[in-house]
Amino acid sequence: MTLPDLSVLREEQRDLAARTVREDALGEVRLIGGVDISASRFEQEVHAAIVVLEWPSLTEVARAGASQVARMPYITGFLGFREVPAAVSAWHDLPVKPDLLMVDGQGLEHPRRCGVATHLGVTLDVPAIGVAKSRLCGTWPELPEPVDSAVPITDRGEVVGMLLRSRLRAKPIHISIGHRISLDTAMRWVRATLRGRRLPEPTRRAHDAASVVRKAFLA
DNA sequence: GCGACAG
DNA sequence: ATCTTGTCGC
Repeated sequence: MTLPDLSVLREEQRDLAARTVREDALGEVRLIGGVDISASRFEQEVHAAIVVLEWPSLTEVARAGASQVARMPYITGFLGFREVPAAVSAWHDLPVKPDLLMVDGQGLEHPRRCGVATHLGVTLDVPAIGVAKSRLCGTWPELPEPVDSAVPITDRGEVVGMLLRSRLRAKPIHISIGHRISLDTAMRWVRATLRGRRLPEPTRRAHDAASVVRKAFLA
């Protein structure tokens, strides 16, 4: 694994951020894709999986996976450079392309507004939403207990995402714009695909799929 | 210098 | 991220 020049990568992220479309620029959504990467700290490979679900049944119609040697280690704030290449590979192997991507990780909730969901969305120029399980940056007011409560996440005076109580007494999830979608529309799609779970179906299924890809690689 | 820190 | 058993609750 090559040791990356972070100042160069920071510039790349600023470029990707500048090209991010923060408004709705998507057509009718009939297929939703879930993206996740599986990796172990004791291995050098990363395993990407994309599952394609039909809306509104949320039944799986396609999936693709890709295993690659990681180009760099995990460094907070630079996740895209580690995970996006394998995800792009899986994308090109899909027999049908989804109209919208839900990525496990941040979108604009990132110091330079370039989380993995934005990185992947802009790279492919496909509508994308970031669904993260914990915080990267920003602050928010107290989140009410009731399911479906949501509060804005602010970083340096800018709303970068929403904290959503997707399930009762569960740790809330972070929703942010990835690319070509508004925050409101992103929230609509996440809520519509939750089905009583903490994580939306696309992301949840992608996590399982990525685990399968890793097991297959190790076998 | 100190604290924070997606996956 | 992954490593793991039991345990609590609907």
